Amino acid sequence: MPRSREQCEQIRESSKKNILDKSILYFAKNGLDGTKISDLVKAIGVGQGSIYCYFASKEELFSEVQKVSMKNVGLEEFDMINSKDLPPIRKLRYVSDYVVKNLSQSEMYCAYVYLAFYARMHGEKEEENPFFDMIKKIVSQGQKEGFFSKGNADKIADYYLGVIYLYAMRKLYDPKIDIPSSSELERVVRG
Amino acid sequence: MPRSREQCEQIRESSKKNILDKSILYFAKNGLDGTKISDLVKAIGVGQGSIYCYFASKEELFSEVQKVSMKNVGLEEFDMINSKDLPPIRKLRYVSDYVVKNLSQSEMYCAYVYLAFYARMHGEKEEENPFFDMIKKIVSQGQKEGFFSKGNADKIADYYLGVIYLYAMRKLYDPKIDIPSSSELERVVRG
Amino acid sequence: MPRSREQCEQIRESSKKNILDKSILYFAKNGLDGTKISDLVKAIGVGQGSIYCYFASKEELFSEVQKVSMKNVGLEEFDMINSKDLPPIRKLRYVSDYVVKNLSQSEMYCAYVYLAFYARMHGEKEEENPFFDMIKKIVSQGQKEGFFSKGNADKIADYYLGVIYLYAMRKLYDPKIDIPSSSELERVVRG
Amino acid sequence: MPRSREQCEQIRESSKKNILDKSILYFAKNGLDGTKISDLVKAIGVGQGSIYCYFASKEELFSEVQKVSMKNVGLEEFDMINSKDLPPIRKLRYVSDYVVKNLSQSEMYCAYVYLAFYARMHGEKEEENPFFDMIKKIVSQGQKEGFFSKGNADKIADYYLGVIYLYAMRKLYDPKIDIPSSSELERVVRG
DNA sequence: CATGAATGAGTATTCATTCAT
DNA sequence: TATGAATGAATACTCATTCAT
Repeated sequence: MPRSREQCEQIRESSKKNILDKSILYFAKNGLDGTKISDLVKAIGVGQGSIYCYFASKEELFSEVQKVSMKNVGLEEFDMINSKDLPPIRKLRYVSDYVVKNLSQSEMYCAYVYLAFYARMHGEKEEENPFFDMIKKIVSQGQKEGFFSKGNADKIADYYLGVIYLYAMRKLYDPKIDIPSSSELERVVRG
Repeated sequence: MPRSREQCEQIRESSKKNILDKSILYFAKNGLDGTKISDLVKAIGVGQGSIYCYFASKEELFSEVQKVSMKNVGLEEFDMINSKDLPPIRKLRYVSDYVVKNLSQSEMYCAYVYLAFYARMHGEKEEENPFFDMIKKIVSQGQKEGFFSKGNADKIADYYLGVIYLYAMRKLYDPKIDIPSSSELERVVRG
Repeated sequence: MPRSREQCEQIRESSKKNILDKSILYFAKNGLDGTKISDLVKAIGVGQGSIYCYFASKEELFSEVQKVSMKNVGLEEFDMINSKDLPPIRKLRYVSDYVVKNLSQSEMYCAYVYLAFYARMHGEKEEENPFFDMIKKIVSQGQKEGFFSKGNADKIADYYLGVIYLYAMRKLYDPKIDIPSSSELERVVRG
Repeated sequence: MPRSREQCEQIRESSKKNILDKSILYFAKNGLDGTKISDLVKAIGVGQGSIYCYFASKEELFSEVQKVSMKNVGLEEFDMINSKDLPPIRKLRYVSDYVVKNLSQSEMYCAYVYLAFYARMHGEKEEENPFFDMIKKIVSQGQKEGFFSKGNADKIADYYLGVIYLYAMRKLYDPKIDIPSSSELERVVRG
């Protein structure tokens, strides 16, 4: 009995998702240039050609990996807190706690953060980075209300983001690395 | 008539140095995997085979590039200040000023820092890192005297180092990036 | 739909055999150093990379080529005759006839002999050479029974083998060369 | 004081001879394809470029090495004996004794023989080989007088020569190899 | 002349991608 | 669709040859 069109679609989707998900950690640990398709497929557990059923090239796969990563850094969680009427310090602390906890506990989260911020950290500003926009908004608010250090909000948010990126990367290469606490992390935005 | 042994030695020495020096920026900007020898030699301005007169492989060249970089992050400058009897805050500020100034002004310095700290940031702790040792010493001293945040001196020094590494890297990819000021940088060690 | 494991196994097996077989004559005629992979693949009729699906390096391919050659010099034929109760002279003549006939008629057989004995003729005695062992046994037997020249059986067998190697090599380079007859060949072992 | 033209010529000659002589053993042991100029010059003890002061290319050097080798296989010695009125058996024995003795004692002689006969053994008949011509003459004479096996004198001389070549080669690769005695060597021409 | 540093054409090997099954 | 064998363009590295000194 032939599968329905829907079933096919589902199978296809889940196959693609499987490759995408399992590529994330591999790319995060090895980089784009350092990733060989022949090794990647072994790590994923699919055939050499299967990648190309879903992605036109290694570069496209990497690009989608970055997009998926961006969706997993916790933005939805933060949207909730942001819509509430809380002092910016509390909002930031909520973000810091979330990030610090996840960086400490989950290698996958480190990979998401590393890949999501990779483009920005490497001077490719073209890409939107909603995480950055959110931090910047909190910082701006906080500055108005007298919290946080003065100065360019962009730069301060970037500093905060950079440190998160830094420790995500470091944790990927050395799981024993100690992630700064929320207050240590927030020092970079405090006056 | 052949050149004297001394002349040859000099030529070899300066040729090797030329390749090494000009490789630094290229490797810093492209990474080990991202560096193609064929491109590198064009950037350096030597023949394809010349690299192999001095280095056994791309990996060996990269390794020597890392060593040279470590020698150029400013350790000698800091030795002077460290031998003096100054409060740790002043010592650290001296280092911070030096680093911030050089990161801001010199692309080469960014490359030195990026490559010198690369191994450490990527979980290869085997290599000695005298820069780290120095910072750690200053932090330990400062903690005894009540400056700086409490806690593991290793972790704090590592944090400070990490931020320097981060901005060295970012400046390499985007020369317009704003380097934190000394006081911004030092926030990560302040209580 | 993927091929079954068995099908793959078969394809790989036959592909490897194809490369191996077609490499034999090429290596025999050009030597290890004289064989360029780029030329070899053209002669075989496969892509440049295909060699490396089955062999780690040119050296490994050559080594396997030597092993295959050893299996094709006729040992199985000789085992039969050796197990029979025949005078050594008859046994040797059987071997000589077989070898002389094949050297005369088949370029491939020349290649097998040349490659199978190559290591031994070039001072690499580590490798087992069952062909040599067989000749030595026949010579030893024959000496006891009064046939063949006296003296070290090793040396005599080596002489006989050497002449076969010599003419295998010569025939490869000049197909018009005249192979000695069995009796001419056996002169080297006769008293 | 400038050297006279003659002195220059002499120095040039002796330099060239030095390279030529020392190349012989190296080429004999490694073959044309197996010889790298960079290794050869180290073995000779001259600079990398010096070869090219005297020889246009590696191939030309090899070619001259072959010519020199031909001059050193003992032809002059044999001319003397050949002009005398001796039975061919005695003449051949003289040659055999000379060859066997020198193969046994002198690695250089092995190299001369190997290189002198190399072209002929590899199917390049264009080159004259006076050594072969001499053996052929002795064999022809001997056949008329009833010595030696009947049959094509060319083939018989070639057989004799081939065995000498074989053992020259083998001795080069394994100095411990046992050279056949004169009577063992001559078996190939005896009826 | 003699040297050895420098070269680049040539060679072995790798790896992203294709395609028959 | 999924596979992995096959491919060849790209890459690292070698080596005969050149040339300034």
